[in-house]
Amino acid sequence: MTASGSPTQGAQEASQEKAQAGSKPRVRDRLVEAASDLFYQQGINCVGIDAIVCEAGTNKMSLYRNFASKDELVVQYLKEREKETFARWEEVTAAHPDDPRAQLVALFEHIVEIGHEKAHCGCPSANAAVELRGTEHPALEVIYAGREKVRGYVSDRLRAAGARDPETLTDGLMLLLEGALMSRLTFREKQWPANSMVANMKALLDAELGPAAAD
Amino acid sequence: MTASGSPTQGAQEASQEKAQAGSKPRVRDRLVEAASDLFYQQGINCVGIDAIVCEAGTNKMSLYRNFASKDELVVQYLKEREKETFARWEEVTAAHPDDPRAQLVALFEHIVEIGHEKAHCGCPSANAAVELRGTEHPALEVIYAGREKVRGYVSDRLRAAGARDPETLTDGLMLLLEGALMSRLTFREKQWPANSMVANMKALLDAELGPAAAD
DNA sequence: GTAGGATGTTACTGACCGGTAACACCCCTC
DNA sequence: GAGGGGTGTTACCGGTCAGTAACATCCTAC
Repeated sequence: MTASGSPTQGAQEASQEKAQAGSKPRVRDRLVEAASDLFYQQGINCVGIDAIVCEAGTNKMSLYRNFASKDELVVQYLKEREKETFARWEEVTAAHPDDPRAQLVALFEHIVEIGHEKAHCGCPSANAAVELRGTEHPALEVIYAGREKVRGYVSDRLRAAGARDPETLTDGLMLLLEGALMSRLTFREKQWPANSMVANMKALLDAELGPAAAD
Repeated sequence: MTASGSPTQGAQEASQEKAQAGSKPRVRDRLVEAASDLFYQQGINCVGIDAIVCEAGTNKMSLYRNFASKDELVVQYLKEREKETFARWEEVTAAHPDDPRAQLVALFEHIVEIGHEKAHCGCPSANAAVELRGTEHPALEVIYAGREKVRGYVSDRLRAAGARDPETLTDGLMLLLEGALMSRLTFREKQWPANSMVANMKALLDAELGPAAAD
């Protein structure tokens, strides 16, 4: 198991530093990365332990020494993806300090942009929610918490921008966001409706905040 | 279901019921119905042939006499769901003849309503698209065609209502729709953002068509 | 150089998967 | 009453799945 208070933690961190300086990262990180790629591209239920282990260039025993089960690896996969996503969002919004409306527009533009990348397969959390529906998988809590965080991220900026009814507008933007990511899988790329997402988003913003100074 | 008695008994009883009702006692229909329930609730990849066969009160051989493979059963499942959905939509819009705007509002209200039903698990097609991504499953074509049909359904009504830019607005409504269905799985029910979908939809309609005569 | 932790190797379990073969039955039609 | 089509029963196939045991090897800190 991955006991958090293991007496060897100090040694582990030390070797990790060395490993990062060298070529190969620790097995645990390689496993999460391999799982992340495969789970995202093919789906959690379609990817077996053997495939992950092979992709990570290791073996099953090393996986089960680092993770109690496949479920735990799935949880880690989603947490990692979420962390990366918010890091990217912070970069995007940092370009528009003290302008919450511009931050949101930039964010939505960014999402449309990455939606056009070749390997894009929608939202990892949403896909996982679909695959794990009807179960009591521990990853579901991670997904719910992640969506609440996203909602807060949007809601805070709408309030700061002076929305009259920020809750309703937040819901609207959440629907656009969720729809944009999912429709990459339900539509052919040329018909992807998110190509018009920013226009529709601005229509909602204008109705609530008044037209922007400059778009 | 299989509460008491052998599977054989159950199958015979079901056949007799269907025969008495007048429709054909086809195993095929029972299989599609059972597959529809299980695929929708638990997911295509989580439901095995044995479970479907058991739920339908029949056996594997009868399944493979009616369908070439599980894939073909999946295709049939999605086609059936789509047919049922459009039938319900026709009922909903029929209440507002010659008022395309009111038809769309009623449609969206209807979708929010059924989203609150206990057994609701999002959109069958979207869920399937997630589960089958990265494959060449024949059901993907069914999904794409279905989405195009929905888009046409919305687009026709927006044009009839006199939208200035019907394509962009159609995309916006498609995103709301897709987002509403998916977010039933990514949010806890109390935080479901589609509870504000109709308000946001009307904001988009008002911006394009002008305020409605009466809402 | 040695001890100990991290990693690799092989082989295995028991369950489940989609799909098939061979045969038996039942009921409707002619 | 003789078919024949639709259906049920049983047993099986090869493959994959998540997870484990026992043992071998490597690397690094001391």
